Amino acid sequence: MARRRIRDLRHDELIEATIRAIRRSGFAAVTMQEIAREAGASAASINYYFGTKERLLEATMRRLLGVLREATLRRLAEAEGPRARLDAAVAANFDDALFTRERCAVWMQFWAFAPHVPRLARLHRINRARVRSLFAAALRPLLPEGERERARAALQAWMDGVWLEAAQEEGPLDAAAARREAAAFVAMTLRD
Amino acid sequence: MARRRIRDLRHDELIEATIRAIRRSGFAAVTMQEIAREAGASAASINYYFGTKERLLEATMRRLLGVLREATLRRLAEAEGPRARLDAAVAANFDDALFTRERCAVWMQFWAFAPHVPRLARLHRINRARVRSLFAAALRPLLPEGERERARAALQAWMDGVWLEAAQEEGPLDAAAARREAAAFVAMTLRD
DNA sequence: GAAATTCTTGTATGAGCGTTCAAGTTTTTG
DNA sequence: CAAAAACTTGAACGCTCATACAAGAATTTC
Repeated sequence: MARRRIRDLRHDELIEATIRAIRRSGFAAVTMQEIAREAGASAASINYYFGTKERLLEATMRRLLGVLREATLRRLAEAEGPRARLDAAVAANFDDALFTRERCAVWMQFWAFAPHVPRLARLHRINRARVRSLFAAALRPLLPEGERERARAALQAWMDGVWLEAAQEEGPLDAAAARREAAAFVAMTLRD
Repeated sequence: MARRRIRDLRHDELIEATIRAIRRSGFAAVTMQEIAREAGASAASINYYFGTKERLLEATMRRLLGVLREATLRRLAEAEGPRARLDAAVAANFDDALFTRERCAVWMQFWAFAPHVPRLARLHRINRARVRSLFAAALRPLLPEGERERARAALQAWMDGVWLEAAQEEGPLDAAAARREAAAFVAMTLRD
């Protein structure tokens, strides 16, 4: 299975290089050359593994969406009771593995390009639906029907906004602090 | 002054065409040809008026930032009392002249490209500072110092998030409804 | 260890783009 | 109405970049 190992290794290296390169230059301006240099490989090898630039970007976003999904499941599994489940779902978005400048920047580029790239649009739509129903479910035992939808929308808008900001500033990011802020925001939303 | 009139007219036409074209294709993929066609002009004429594509985009964002500034001043002028001033500052972001799919989409593209285009970065930095200090000032008479900064950050993140969503869905947008949501969010933030 | 498969890359190609320019048209000026 | 200024554009230029390809290196297989 060493064959499989090389392939997976290159996928990882190239995706990580893509994330760094996108953070530096943006989705549109980044070139295959630049990503290749960042990964210590050649532009042609990216084509060998991913086919086209678009597919590389798609694979990169799949990776990040996978990290979110995994963090969500992990945190939900440890949560006991409705309130803890909501906090877990929110905190997953600010997990150490996800809430870094690099990754937020890539996510913002994803937001900007998804509407114009069908393959990305599809990913985006699916993820959005997943997150929406997750939060709707988490809020169901906590709020009466009349307030639920507004709370869900506010929560998601706030999280997106925090990511947006995170993508735009410099310096390292404190994910743990963000999770504390998030918990406070949830408390405010639930009015307790 | 008919000379001046043609120039201003073309500026308006081209900027409006740019907004529509960017909404359709995105900042990166849109071509000068496409914008020109949208405006019923030639690509060369855009160069005559704006010099480069980058400058056209800059002018377009200056226009939108101007709309926000104007809406803010207009609403602040009519507001009486600290609470009304805060509501006015928030509502300006959802003014009919600003809160449309088209304009939110352009704004999102601006967010995505500003970090990598110095002229846009500058605009972005200036606007961000303006808005931040405006909200800080509006909150000063309403909250004790300990809660103020968190409320400001939450408010701005929420507004950005709402714009982000607005940019990504389809169909017309109800600005008046958004202003009502915004007022409710402000009330929640102030815990009343 | 030889054959087959997988991996890697330098180079070539071709498309698409922003920008320039010169030549023409329209509008303003005096 | 004639000279000047402002406006408009088709066509051409030059450049960048993603992608394709072929030839060779490394690794796996049997």
